[in-house]
Order: sequence, then C-alpha cells, then structure tokens
Amino acid sequence: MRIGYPCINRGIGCTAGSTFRLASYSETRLIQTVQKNLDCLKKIIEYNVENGLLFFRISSDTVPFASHPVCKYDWIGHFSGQLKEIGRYIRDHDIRISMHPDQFVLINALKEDIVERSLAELQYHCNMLDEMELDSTAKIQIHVGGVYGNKDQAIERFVERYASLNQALKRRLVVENDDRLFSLSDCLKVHHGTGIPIVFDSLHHACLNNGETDREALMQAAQTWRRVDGPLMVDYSSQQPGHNVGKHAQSIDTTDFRRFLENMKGCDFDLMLEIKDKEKSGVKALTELKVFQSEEYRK
DNA sequence: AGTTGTCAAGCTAGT
DNA sequence: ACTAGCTTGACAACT
Repeated sequence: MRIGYPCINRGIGCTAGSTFRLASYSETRLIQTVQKNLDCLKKIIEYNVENGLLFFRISSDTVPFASHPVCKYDWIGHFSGQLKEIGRYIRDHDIRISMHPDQFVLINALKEDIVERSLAELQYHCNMLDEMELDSTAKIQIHVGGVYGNKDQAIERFVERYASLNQALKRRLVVENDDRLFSLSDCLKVHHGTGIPIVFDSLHHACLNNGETDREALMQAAQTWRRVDGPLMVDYSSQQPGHNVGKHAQSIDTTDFRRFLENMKGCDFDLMLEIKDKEKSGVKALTELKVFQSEEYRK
C-alpha cells in the first residue's frame, strides 16, 4: 500500500498550485507561475520520497487557465524538459500519481458548451501526465456529474460521452463515488457501461451508500481496476467532529485509521488521505501502517 | 503587515 | 426565479 496526500505540502514553504486572476493573465505571468509550480512540485515529491509517501495528487492549478481560451501559449513545449524530468523521477521511485479536476468538469452535462469545456479541462490534465511519460496507472478522477432530474439518463449520458473520448483520456479517467448524488452502486452502473475504474471514497460512502459495509464496498470498487490501471485508489478521511457530515478532519484520527486498516486487511490499494494537515497526517498514517504490518507479520 | 472579499468554470436544494 | 451551500486555498484589494 502506498500512502499519499493531495496537492499541498504545508511544511515545505512553497506551493505547487499557485495561480492568479484571469484579469492579470499574460504569457509572462503564466510562464513565471508554471515555473514556480513545477519547481515546487519537484521539491514536494522529493520530500515525499524521503518520507516514504509514494502517492501524490498533482494540483489542477499547476498550469493556471490551461484549458481556458485565453491561454494560447505552448506551455507543453516550453516545459517539456522539466515535465519529462519530473516524470522520470516519479517512475524511478515508483510513485503513484492522481489528479482531480474540480466540480466544473461535467461530462454528462445537458449543455453542450459545458461538456466541451469539461473535455478541454480533462485533456489538459491528460496532456500533462502524458508529457511526463507516466503510464496508465496515473489517473484523473472525476465524479459522475449532475443528476439533472433523472439519474438513469444522467448515467446513460456519461456512458455515451465516455465512449466518444479519445484513447489517451480513456486510459486515465476514473470516477469516484460522491457524497450526495452518485453512490458507489451508481458508479458501478457507470462501470458496467464503460469499464471505467471506480475510486472508492470512504467518507463519501459513509454519507451516501446502499447498505454495503466499507469492506464490501472497497472490494466491489477493487474489481473495477485491471492490471494496467494499477491498484485501486482509495480516498480516506476522518470526519471533522462537530461539523457538517462530509467535512474533512483537521488531522488523522489514528484510532479510526487503525480500525480501517484492520477492516481492510488483505486488500491491495493505494491510499489518498484527504486531511487538512496533509503530509503531517501522511507521516502519522505511514507509522501506523508499519506498526500494523509488523504486528500482522508476527501473527 | 494583517484582514477579508473574491476568484473561470456548476450542481442541488431551499426559498 | 433566485440564492446559499458545497470545499477550499490563495490572490489581490483594502485597512
């Protein structure tokens, strides 16, 4: 099992997803910002290797406005060398990579322009991972999308749109169960229509489910991943006590995490910790995992 | 220097 | 028909 965290490292002193306002867009500004972001990305990944954290989510803001019409610059060409170098480092250290475009990416939208912008955004994510020369285990995770008054039709539209995607995108795209609209069993329907792998989000599953236990749900999700996709990806977070259901915890609850590990014993997956203090919880989780594994080994 | 409103993009539920 | 909430960090405008 590889353990990781998304996008931001709070201790390292740089950000790999720094952006700017659309109003202040310029080619110079773009190049400056991407340069800073990639430099920082490299530092974060090096930090992660030193600390045994071998799963990382790269920020969607690495190249600000990459899919916006305002951006006509060939950033792939400009940063090709640096992207390939980061990619080589990632491969050499067997690091698992994911990306997670946000809520605006809706390939099952009713409006054609929303679909087009979504595809452009996905293509940007895909282009970056491709330029890094990462294999098909590096994934881009999205949600199924909106319901638009009819869930079956919404799923059907997802299936149809997926069929029309290019091969480069298809090999990276995965869907994640969400907390309000599309449960794991809804995602499995999408899988049956497309073959797309399902990311299992444990907190979302606690918010919205069809009675499956966490272990059952995780095993069902695991079956949607083929060898070329790599191990199942799992998003894990504790609930922040006393807040709205679904709010991510400030720091990992090691007791809860320990329970989770015991619960999922024998399953193979990579774990993304969606927890606010990021790498701190990552290190704590890794320590807990090692203790757990050595105890299991002695049994 | 510190604080706070606002940011490309959208959905859903509630008024 | 309209808006708040979702979740979130950080930019940028303003004290």
